[in-house]
Amino acid sequence: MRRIIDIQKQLLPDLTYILDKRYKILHQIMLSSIIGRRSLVQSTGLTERVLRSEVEFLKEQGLVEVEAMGIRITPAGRRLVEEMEPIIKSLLGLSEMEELIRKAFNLKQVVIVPGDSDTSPFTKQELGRAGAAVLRRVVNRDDVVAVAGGSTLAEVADGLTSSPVFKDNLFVPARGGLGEDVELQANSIASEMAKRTGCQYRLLHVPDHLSEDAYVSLSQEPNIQELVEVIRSAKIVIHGIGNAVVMAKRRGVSSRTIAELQREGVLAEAFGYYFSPEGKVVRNIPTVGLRLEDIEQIDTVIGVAGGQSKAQAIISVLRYGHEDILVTDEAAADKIYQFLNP
Amino acid sequence: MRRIIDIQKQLLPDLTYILDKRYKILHQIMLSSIIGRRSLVQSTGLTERVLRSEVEFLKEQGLVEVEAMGIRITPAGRRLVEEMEPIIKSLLGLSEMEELIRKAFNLKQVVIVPGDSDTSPFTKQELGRAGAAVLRRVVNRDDVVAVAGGSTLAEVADGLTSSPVFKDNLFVPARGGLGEDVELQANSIASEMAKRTGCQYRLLHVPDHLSEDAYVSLSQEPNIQELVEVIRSAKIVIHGIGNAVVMAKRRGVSSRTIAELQREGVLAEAFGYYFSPEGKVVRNIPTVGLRLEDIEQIDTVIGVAGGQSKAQAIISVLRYGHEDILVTDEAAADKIYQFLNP
DNA sequence: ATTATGTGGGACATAAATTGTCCCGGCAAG
DNA sequence: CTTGCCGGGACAATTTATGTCCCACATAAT
Repeated sequence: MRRIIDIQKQLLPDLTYILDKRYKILHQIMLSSIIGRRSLVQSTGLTERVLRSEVEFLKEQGLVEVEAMGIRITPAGRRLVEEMEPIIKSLLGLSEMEELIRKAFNLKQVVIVPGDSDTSPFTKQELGRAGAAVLRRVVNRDDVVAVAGGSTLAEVADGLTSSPVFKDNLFVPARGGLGEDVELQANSIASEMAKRTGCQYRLLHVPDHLSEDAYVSLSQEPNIQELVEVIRSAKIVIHGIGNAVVMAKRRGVSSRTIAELQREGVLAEAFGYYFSPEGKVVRNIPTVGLRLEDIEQIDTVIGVAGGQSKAQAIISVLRYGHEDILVTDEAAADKIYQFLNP
Repeated sequence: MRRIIDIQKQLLPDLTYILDKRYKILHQIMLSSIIGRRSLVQSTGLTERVLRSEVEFLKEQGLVEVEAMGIRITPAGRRLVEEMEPIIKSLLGLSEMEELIRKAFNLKQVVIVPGDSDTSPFTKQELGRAGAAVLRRVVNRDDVVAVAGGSTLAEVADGLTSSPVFKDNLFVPARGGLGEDVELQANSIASEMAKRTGCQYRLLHVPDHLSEDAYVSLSQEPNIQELVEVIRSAKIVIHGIGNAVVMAKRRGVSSRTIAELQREGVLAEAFGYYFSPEGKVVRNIPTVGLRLEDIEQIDTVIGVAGGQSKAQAIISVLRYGHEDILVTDEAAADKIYQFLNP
């Protein structure tokens, strides 16, 4: 059973924000015993008018009294703060964690959904929904969106809905086909996303594991070259993060290469590159599409990955330092946090 | 410990309304398996535009899917409905009860606060706050407000705060002084309310238990006569409801009279009148001020009373049939409900 | 094949609320 | 007394919510 709070949040997403805001104000008033509006503005970071409306509300609720000297908490208010404390704590557990991880890796935003994708398909679905929501929020008109493959990205595609914010966007696969389950290929996912949002898509029909020769000759194909140009002009990349060895096996990489990966301690894979635990790119899957230098200058790089088992891989990719937004779940976030504060 | 929900409601009063609205829509969609917007408007009673915004929201949340055929619930939505059901039930326990009692006695509105005023001073305080909120909502400019005495009304006065809706109002005691604790007299409460709202007040300095002679001569005093005229022009009456015998004793009524009250089965007292369980006025406290015929044609009569022990008295007064709004608590409401559906 | 009915969604004027800003009179402390 | 902070009134600007109408499309009955 999920926590009541999480259920409520699904029907009222800014519940957390509102409760937190009002609790913080009330708490601050309690600590200061008596405090003026201007000082409260300082310590809460709210604008004056907003703070004022909130104080008026708290007054209506009989939680504070306002007198000439300032604002004072009432017994009922004090009681509420005490009763609210554990609720706020559990309520904000994830928000705090988001902020911690965001700061630790210098990201623009971190979104954590409750649960563990490893054990609950619902959580994985939620992860997809959250990823879709992030995409919906950051996308601008005419943006090219490059998407990677994988089951998590498939969930993101599933979570997308048509929305007026998607206007004249183009969905493209970030790199060549991944030779795995067709449903999880970047091509399929790009087309699914385009279909759901009412946008256009282009497909990159290039196999994985290109030989040097094949790579060169393919790169020179005019139609492929043109599409790769489009892909490199992407404003947004959204990708999953995989366990390197698992991915390599799934792609039928030679056992010798896999052994090498293991020996080198490579844990993570994302958009066709393998990352060492220190965040260095140690190897890549030879194919066409987005290159590392493209990633580094793309406006918004969104990583979506959850589940306790992915925590180390996520850290590896985050250390690489070119992610902007991370969407993950509670289980992974907990473990990431433990790595940060051992 | 109060329920989490009740605590949250104090910081976000329309939590119930929003959750209920969205749950109802989702529930309806689930029941209909697929349903159009217009039909949903019918069955929910919302306006089309509002319903549409809500559906868009539910879609964003991934709880419903909308297709050409209509709106359909998703697995996540179905899961949410199931998990939400017990929450909604406890959430709406009081709202449903409010509606039941409202209908049973043909009232304009019923407000129930959680708890039992008999055992918890906090609940009594909440009752006062709720009463104050109701008063604040129904009052219009220039209205004369007649208030009765009693500890509950004292809480209402305490719950009042200055607010722009109080403009040029006049607070007056409903009837002559009650010869009890001065803090609980109608005079004190009227003046307290006026002070808190920044309005005027007038006091009626008339003792209780007037002899016939004294009553007649007092009634003819010009200044008293004039004030009584004002009192009778009140647009709003707000009063508590008391246990008849307890009230009589507190007022030092002769033990013979008390015995009579008991013999007659009189349970309730309100604004100076005693009520039989059938809702008939069987006796009154001889003093000046509002008379029964005044009550019957006053715009808004607000009764505020809580605690399990008051349930029978509340029923008696409600049966009298001239109340408009009842503010009570969970304990009293439960017992009232039991009387109604034995 | 052709209506008729119901669907979702676009568009837009209007109403309502939130918010940013300024200022005023009061009151307490210096 | 004066100075500084207090709450709160006022109001314009802005955002959000709402009411209304209409359209293209799908389905089902005719």
